[in-house]
Amino acid sequence: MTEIPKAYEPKTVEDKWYQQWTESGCFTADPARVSASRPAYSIVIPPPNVTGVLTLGHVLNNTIQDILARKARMDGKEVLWLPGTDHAGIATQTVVERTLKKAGEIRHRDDLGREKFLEKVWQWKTEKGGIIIQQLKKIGASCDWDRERFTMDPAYSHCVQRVFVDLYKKGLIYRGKRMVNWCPVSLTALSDEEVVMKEQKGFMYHFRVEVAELPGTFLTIATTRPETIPADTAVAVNPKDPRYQHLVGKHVLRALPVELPREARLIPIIADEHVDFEFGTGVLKVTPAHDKADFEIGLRHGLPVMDILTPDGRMTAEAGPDLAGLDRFAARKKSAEILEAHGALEKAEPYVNNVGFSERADVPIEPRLSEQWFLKYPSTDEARTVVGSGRMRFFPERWAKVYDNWMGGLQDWCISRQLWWGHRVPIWRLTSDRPEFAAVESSLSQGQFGAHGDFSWSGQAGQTTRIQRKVHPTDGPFLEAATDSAAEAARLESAGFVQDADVLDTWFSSWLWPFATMGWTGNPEEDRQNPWLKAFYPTTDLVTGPDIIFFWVARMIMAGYEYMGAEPFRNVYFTGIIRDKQGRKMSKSLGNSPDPLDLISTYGADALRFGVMRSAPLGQDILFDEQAVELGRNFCNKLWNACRFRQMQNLGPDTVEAEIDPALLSSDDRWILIRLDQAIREVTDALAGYNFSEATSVLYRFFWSEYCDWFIEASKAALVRPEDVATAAPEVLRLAQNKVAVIDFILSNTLRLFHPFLPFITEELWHGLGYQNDLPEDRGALTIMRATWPKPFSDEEREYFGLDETADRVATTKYALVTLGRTLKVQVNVPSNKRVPFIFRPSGTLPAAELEVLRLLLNAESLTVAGPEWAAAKGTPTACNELGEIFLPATGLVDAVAERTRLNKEIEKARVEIKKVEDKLGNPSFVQKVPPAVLAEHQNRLAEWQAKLRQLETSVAELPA
RNA sequence: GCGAGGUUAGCUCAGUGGUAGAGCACUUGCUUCACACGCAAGGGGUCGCAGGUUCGAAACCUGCACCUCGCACCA
Repeated sequence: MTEIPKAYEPKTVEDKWYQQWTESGCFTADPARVSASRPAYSIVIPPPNVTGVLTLGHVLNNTIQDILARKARMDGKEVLWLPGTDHAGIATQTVVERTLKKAGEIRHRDDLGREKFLEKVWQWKTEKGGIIIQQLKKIGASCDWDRERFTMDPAYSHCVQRVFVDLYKKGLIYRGKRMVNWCPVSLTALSDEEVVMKEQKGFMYHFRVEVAELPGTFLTIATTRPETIPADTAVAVNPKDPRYQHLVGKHVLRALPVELPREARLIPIIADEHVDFEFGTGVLKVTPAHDKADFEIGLRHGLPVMDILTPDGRMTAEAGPDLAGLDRFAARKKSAEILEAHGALEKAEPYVNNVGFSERADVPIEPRLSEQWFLKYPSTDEARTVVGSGRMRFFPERWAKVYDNWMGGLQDWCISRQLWWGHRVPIWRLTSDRPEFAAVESSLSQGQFGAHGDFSWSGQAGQTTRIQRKVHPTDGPFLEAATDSAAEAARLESAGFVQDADVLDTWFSSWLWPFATMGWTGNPEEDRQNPWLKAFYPTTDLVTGPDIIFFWVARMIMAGYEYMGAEPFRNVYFTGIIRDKQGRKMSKSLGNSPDPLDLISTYGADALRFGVMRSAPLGQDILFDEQAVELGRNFCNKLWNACRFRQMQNLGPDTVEAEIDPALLSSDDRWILIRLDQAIREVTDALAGYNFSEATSVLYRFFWSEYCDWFIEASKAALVRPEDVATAAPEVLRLAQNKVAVIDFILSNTLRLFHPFLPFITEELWHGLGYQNDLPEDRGALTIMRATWPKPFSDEEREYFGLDETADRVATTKYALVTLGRTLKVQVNVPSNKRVPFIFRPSGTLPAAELEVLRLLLNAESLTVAGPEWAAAKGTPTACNELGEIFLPATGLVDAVAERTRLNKEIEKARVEIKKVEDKLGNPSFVQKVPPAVLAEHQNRLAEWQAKLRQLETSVAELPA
């Protein structure tokens, strides 16, 4: 660190060290190094979308992981932080399709066909995907990049297939025609978790239908979706509703389409408990094809299901000529108009209701009957218990309740998606309409069918297929084969089997992330010998956002038990959600989401990390303000300059290694060592409890307010300027050297405490100050990342350095007196840079060195010590505390009026405080019941305020009139 | 409707029964030989409201108000 610039310049430092770290393998994990003395620590990254770019959310999340990983390294652990990305089915497919369309290459992905399109996706992934991985490096993420994984890696894909086939064989995965959440834009089914409810302004339409058996009798029905009337197959009332009981069993004439003959419009009036007779008119139109609850009613009453919507949300011909072809929303308006035209519409009132939206496409989902794959969650009991019992800990704890709540109401998971990009369902079918069907069916021996047997069709060892003969409710018999073997799949296809067209939900692959990334095979013997799984599973911590607690966290826990027989992680830390200054979520459309890379180039990566961590308290959302990053930059600069100051102390060679001589320590030295000890304890505790913002504020307080503001300033009294070194007396030099030894001790500890938060600047300064010298290669010589984490002093050390109450108090009262003295200067209008003489009358005796510190901190021209007999001239501004009295013999500079005002205000305050304490002490039950320490403390406080009051009264009395 | 979290200085937030705190912002004075990305000194709060427990409550209990977020949902 020669020619240190005045201000810290992050850019070169960051690039230099990141490269050096990766080149020297600092981030690389090796299971072979794990031992009792070097325990394993592991985290798997929440894989960002391969299409993603770095957001502040990622910065928050990954900075926390990096802090944990770096701290673990300093604790001497073997650390694996495993990075990677997920393939993000819908998002990636959409991005690529859009790109190709824009380039004019295609109009629709069908133009290319599945295989060609997937080639394009892979090409895109190779060229453009994973930008975010490069961006993570910019924030200093210390991931083991050698182990980067992608959910579509061949080995990973095989894990997904294997798990699917296994769960299928266990009967937990089944295919069925159910009501699912259908996204008319993405044209795929979604899981319940991918649907968000949003309030929508619309209308409640009241329309009437005639009771067929009682001409002239009408029922009024309230609905928000009149366009689904053509799909109504019943009208339902509550069986207990006296208004309508007599009508049950009769029929109404469906209002739409109007063209149909009377008999085609007859639908029954049924009685069902589901109907709330307080709501609307108490009459419910039942549309089994387009509403989940109605579908259930339909099942209970054996109603037909009539589907009048196309997959992309348009009306079919069955909706009638007026509606056919219309988009569902246009059709809503149109159907209301038709009802009105026929005099059936009674009213349309503005109405707000909750509508399910596709989270990704941001359009209302359509409940739709379709054939999908579902999963009954495995290992739910273990997964629920491990959190409920507190064996796996959630931070903040309250998320455990949210988790438990969800685990208590699990619905089967719709895992199939009508996409091309993803893990294709490993199921092959041979339907009876295929020419091969009969031959294959008869060629397979009886024993080769069934729900329990697997056989090898390819003839390759260990490669098996399970084939079952099933009957589809509408399409008749077929053969269904399940295998995770490529060889078996090839054999199946050559026999005429066709693979299921659907792919799996992306989360169906990410729930395997903690072990599939470590080379899991599903073969117990092989997995037992897998050094990665052995060393690093279960992982230690998971850091993620609470928004994916169900999507990901809960499912990983279940998969962990099902396939590893153990939980995937010990602790889960849920970050807050980053919002803007006004508390709004970050979003592209609001444009309120700053680009972290811009922030890094403006302020530096360490500054960004520090700013984000400082404003991220446990369990709270984070209102992001760029000022926080600015604060981080300022802090880095402060750290830089404090170290630069040390660098300027040239007292000869090798002073770094100088031992601290306890005999030469001043109260300032002891005080800062005590403060350091305190900071070490507090930061260590804060990190152990995942209180990252707490840790940063402790560091900030210690370094800025204690070390820089007081200790460095005080140390200047003992230090010797380079030009004076040659002429300094030996004992002066010895004191200066001891001071530098203390500084080095503090800085070397401070840099280590800061390293997890500020990796770049601390590494630079660590080497710049030479603190790596003489450390073992793996414990700080190569990188501060593996220097030992600071430890609080032992009792022996405290005694050795003399770190006791007295030393602490002398320094504290000295600094307090300095503040009082500086205030005096302000009162008499002496600019802070102007040096004036002070007089000091100590209560006890103080060594000369202490007096010099006092003088220096007061920026006094001189500090004359006065004896008890000395009396100040009348009206001399003065202040006092336990250490003594200081006088500022200012010559007529005092503004008597202003001073009197100030003093009177102070006196008033002192009286209020005295009254408060006196009242307490005057209360008999207080004196009786309060602990002795508190009583003593109150008595002390009273005495202090009284002394203060006396001094103030003297001062005010001595003011010139 | 059920559940969780919140309400402390202008702003963002600490503060688990004993003298109300920090950072930013604000005022004033300073290019004091590490740092103006800085130094120094200040101003600013009936701790959401109402009860209760206690010698003592911002903190514990009860109720209420308002805000945020989950989950469920009535067409």
